[in-house]
Amino acid sequence: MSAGKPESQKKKKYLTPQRRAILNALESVVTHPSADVIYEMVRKELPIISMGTVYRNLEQMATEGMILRLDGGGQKRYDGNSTPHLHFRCLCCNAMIDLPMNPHDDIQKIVQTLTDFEIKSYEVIFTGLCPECKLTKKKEQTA
Amino acid sequence: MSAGKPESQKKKKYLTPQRRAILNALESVVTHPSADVIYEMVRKELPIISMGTVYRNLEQMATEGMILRLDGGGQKRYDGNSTPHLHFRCLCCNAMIDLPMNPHDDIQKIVQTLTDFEIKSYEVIFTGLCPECKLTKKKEQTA
DNA sequence: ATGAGAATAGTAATCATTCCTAAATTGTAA
DNA sequence: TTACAATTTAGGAATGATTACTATTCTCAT
Ligand SMILES: [Mn+2]
Ligand SMILES: [Mn+2]
Ligand SMILES: [Zn+2]
Ligand SMILES: [Zn+2]
Repeated sequence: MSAGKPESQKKKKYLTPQRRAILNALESVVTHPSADVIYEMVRKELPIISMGTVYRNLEQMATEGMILRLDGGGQKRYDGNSTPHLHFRCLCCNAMIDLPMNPHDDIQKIVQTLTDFEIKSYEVIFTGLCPECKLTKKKEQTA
Repeated sequence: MSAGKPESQKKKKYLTPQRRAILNALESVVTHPSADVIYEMVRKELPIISMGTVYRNLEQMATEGMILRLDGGGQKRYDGNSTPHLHFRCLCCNAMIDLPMNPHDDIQKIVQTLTDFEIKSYEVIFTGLCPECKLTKKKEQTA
């Protein structure tokens, strides 16, 4: 009769140096690094870690909700800050930057009350030119 | 002195049957097909079209703003409706569905007035379970 | 009709991500 | 401690989506 927790939550997790290092790396930066950048960061501490391990742990942590996995245009990007916030992606320098403002009202609740979808999360990504690239382009034009 | 239009707008575009067929296919559906699905749709009409042509035209049309290119989890998805609207992606059946409501206020203008970013577009994607998959999962639990 | 520029089909190449497996590590319970 | 089963790892192979390349064909302003 009682359903019990879903399979995914039952499996026990081992805490490995690799996992710890990956989370550390991610939490130490305000950028939104892709898997290969994280790999290079962690390699400073654990020189023989493998990409598979990086991907596997990032995937796990994202599923558990400790971190966010974002669409970075090409590669996926990861975010150590799992609280809901807005993102901006620069089409020029490809940076992914946090926007200094809160998600508008509680858009998730609004959508939830109006529809039958079961919303687990949401993602808002603005795209365009970051302030620096905007300036750069302007200078190019007048040149 | 006058800057003129940016390079990207100067190049003249030829209207080919392939391009027409791709746009047709995209505008004939309310789903958000990936490139390979569009390829199969267009192949009914133009049996020898190649994937490269599909990708190239989708990319061009997205850059011109005629269509939208969305992150579909794995593959990219394309949307014949280029007016801003909200999307929902089902984690179970992987469908990408338009939400029947308008983008909240004019969030783009709000962000634009508060920051120095030059915003070209934005994308809001909710993820979770669509009504059908929600039901399916519920039935599985009681079984 | 012509010709310069643009687009195409077909194929090869790239690149991110996932899959595989034998060996090593982790947590636990004697 | 030691012993053991479950979990994780490194490394490399495999996959899958997308892009790059190129000889040929097409488009359209003249
Ligand atoms: Mn962030
Ligand atoms: Mn849509
Ligand atoms: Zn930039
Ligand atoms: Zn579904």
